[in-house]
Amino acid sequence: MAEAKKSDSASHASASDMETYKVDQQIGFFLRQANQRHVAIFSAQMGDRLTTTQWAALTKLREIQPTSQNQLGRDTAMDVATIKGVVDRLVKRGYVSTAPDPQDGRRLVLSLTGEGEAAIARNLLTAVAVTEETLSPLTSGERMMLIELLRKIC
Amino acid sequence: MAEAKKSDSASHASASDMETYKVDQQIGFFLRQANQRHVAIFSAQMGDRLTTTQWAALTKLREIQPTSQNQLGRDTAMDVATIKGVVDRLVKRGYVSTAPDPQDGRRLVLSLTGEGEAAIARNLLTAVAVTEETLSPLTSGERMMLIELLRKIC
DNA sequence: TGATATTCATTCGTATACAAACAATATGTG
DNA sequence: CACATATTGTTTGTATACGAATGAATATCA
Repeated sequence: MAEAKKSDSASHASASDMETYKVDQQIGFFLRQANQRHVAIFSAQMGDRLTTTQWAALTKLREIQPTSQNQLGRDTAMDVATIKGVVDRLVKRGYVSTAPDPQDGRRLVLSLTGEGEAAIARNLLTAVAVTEETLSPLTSGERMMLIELLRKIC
Repeated sequence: MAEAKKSDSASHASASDMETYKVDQQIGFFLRQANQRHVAIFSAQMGDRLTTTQWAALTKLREIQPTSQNQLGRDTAMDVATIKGVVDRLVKRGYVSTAPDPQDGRRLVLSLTGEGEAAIARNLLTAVAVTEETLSPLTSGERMMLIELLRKIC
């Protein structure tokens, strides 16, 4: 089945295929757009110029601190290069502090600062409101269904 | 209701709120991850080093050509600055050609080149396979449901 | 006509996102 | 111990993504 798809992919599309295919009806297009709308809502409501990824890193770090930079990246679904940039900006703001790991010379141990804790506390209810507004077009049942379906394709 | 949320957001979160909130269970986290997985599938399968946005621009341009750069951006949900970068790269590859609009001196009229048409034809069945693989964890009913729910929150 | 507003494209700055290559450090196996 | 392997963090390069500012061309309307 997957193999049949693969060999099909290697062949040339017919003119009728070209007419039929619509990008804006593909799942990828919807995923990108839905994410865009969420990020827009987040940016509009959240204070302190926090981005979605910075917020994810901050709140996840609060859960698992102290931890290494790469581990935080794994837990927030960020590439090593991406998490480094995010952490650097959070450090520059004074929300996160770094220290070398005495046990492992490779590791950079991350912790929240008081400022970081305060930033979370200050914005937590807004973050909840952002989730609420993003899901506002849906009923309670639809919200659970959407999250369940997204979980399956992650 | 929205007003109540707003004023709540202005207040400070309690320690219990901090314990309860989990980023990785918010809709934004799922949307970002689902999109990530889709992009990864796309990159792995699609040839010609085409990106998801380049593919969206190419195929949408095929539908509506000739059109202006900003119009193509609107139809593919891209910012003016974003669509410019995408178009520039497609032009550099020879997939898209640009010409000034005789009727409107502001406009840059875009068209697909033969190379662009060929690139679409060459990758169309793969694009279909990418959609299929992204949705592969879902049943047919779940797929329709997911797309419907995403459409509602876009 | 002429002032105002709108649209289009460009540019700058900041922030993800990831592949690839690299050095330093750990770990496990012989 | 020695060596192969894996992990951690860094850097570079490319590609979105978008706010904001700018300037040119066009549209609108009093």
